[in-house]
Amino acid sequence: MSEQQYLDNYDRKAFDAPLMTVDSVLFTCHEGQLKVLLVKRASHPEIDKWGLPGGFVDLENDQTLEDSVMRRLKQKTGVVPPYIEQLRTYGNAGRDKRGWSVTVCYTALVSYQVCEPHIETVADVQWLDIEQLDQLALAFDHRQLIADARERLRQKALYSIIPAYALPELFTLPELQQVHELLIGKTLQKKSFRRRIEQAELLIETGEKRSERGRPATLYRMRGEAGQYNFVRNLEF
Amino acid sequence: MSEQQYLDNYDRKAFDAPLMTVDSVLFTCHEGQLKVLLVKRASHPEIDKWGLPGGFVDLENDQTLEDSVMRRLKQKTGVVPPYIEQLRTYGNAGRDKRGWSVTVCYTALVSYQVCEPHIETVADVQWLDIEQLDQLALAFDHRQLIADARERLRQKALYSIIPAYALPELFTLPELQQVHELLIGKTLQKKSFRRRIEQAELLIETGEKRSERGRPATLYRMRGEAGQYNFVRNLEF
DNA sequence: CTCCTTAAGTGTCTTTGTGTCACTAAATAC
DNA sequence: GTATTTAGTGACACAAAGACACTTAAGGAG
Repeated sequence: MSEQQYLDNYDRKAFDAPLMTVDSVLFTCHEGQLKVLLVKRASHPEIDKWGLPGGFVDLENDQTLEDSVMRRLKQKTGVVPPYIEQLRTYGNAGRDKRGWSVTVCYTALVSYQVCEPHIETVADVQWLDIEQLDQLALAFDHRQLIADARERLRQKALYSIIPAYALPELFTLPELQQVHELLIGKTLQKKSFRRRIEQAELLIETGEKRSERGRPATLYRMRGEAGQYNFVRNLEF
Repeated sequence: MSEQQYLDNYDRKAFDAPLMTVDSVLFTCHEGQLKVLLVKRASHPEIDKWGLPGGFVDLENDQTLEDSVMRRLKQKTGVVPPYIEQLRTYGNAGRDKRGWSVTVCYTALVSYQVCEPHIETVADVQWLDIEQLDQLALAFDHRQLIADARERLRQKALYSIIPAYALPELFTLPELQQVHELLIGKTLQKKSFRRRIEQAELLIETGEKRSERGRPATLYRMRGEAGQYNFVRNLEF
């Protein structure tokens, strides 16, 4: 049999396949708190519980997994976050009551400000303070996904400035340091933090300042390549 | 409608789902070369091309994705490799001629010696020298998966001793350094390499030595936790 | 047995980058 | 002005990697 004959006769539904979804753990930082985006489930199973934004991959409309993730995030937040990265894939027979299911989970970051207008208009989407997660029943294994995403981001905070994507386009060094501290769970030395970022030339000084109580702080913008840069040495933890 | 009613009526085949496979990039080190395990495809599509060990997730026999990966690796090599970690998931409409497909890809390491007896008996499995990959037509996007796995392992070689899993249980420090050098693509300072491993106490001296031309080298064994350890500072690259 | 070759393993100084912490700088409030 | 608050710097200590010459322990040739 030729390959073409094989393909012509191939029946995609001959074997039972797992349910296939994508989910994302979208973090932001606002008023000194790390927050995660949750969506209230409107349908069975686990209806009315809060869960991560995501859903079935739509073979008609999505050409890639990333298409699927971005489409859903845009739908819930109004924008496509500046940082999206695959976290890992969870698949087993028990995580969904409908049977064997697989979810490809992404970690994403966005500034609070840029989604605020959209999120305020809907009741089924909220930014939940990460510290208040324990008090909420979450759908499926989403608590685990959030924990894993947070741990990965914590690692990245030790050797990159990826957390900057949780801030607006313009931000100050003390603001950035605060996000890192939230993620790492430990206060950092101002001097060490500033020094390594300066040496690596990851930020562009805008010239503008921002002030509220005390000396005004310089506003910076990320360089395009700054997201790819890894420090050779981790911050202590 | 209650959740139970919903589940009783749920039709898993109502929506077209992607084809769902797992693949693994299994590396080893032998005679100073980094090698990857390839399997000759016995069926359509891309029949007779070489590809990664893997295949469809079997909802009957596999309870988790990891079950599925380990089962297939054991089938091809005769053993379950000591190191298996998820690399990432590739999913899009075009990577498989049969249509929208998703593969969860794993990186694995194993010693050459422990699989040799099994692999020698079969003709459809080979260890291919990583440098000779260009000369071979590979199935699907497997060339990309191998490149990504290699890059990830290269990163790990800079801040961990994960590459030790590509060696037999007992190995010498010069052997380990050689694997790191193969992965990083650069010679390393003997002193720096030894010093950091000693300080972190990642290996156990067995007391035995191995010699062939020159001063005998001390044989070490990995500590159980050594795989989890990350150095705070990367080797230069 | 000695000398040469080979590879393992060490001594030590340099270099790089973080930790620490006291200090200076620039704004506001009174 | 002076106090308060927060941003940002100076300078030294410390930890770990780079560089490289040196010593050690084996085998083989004569």
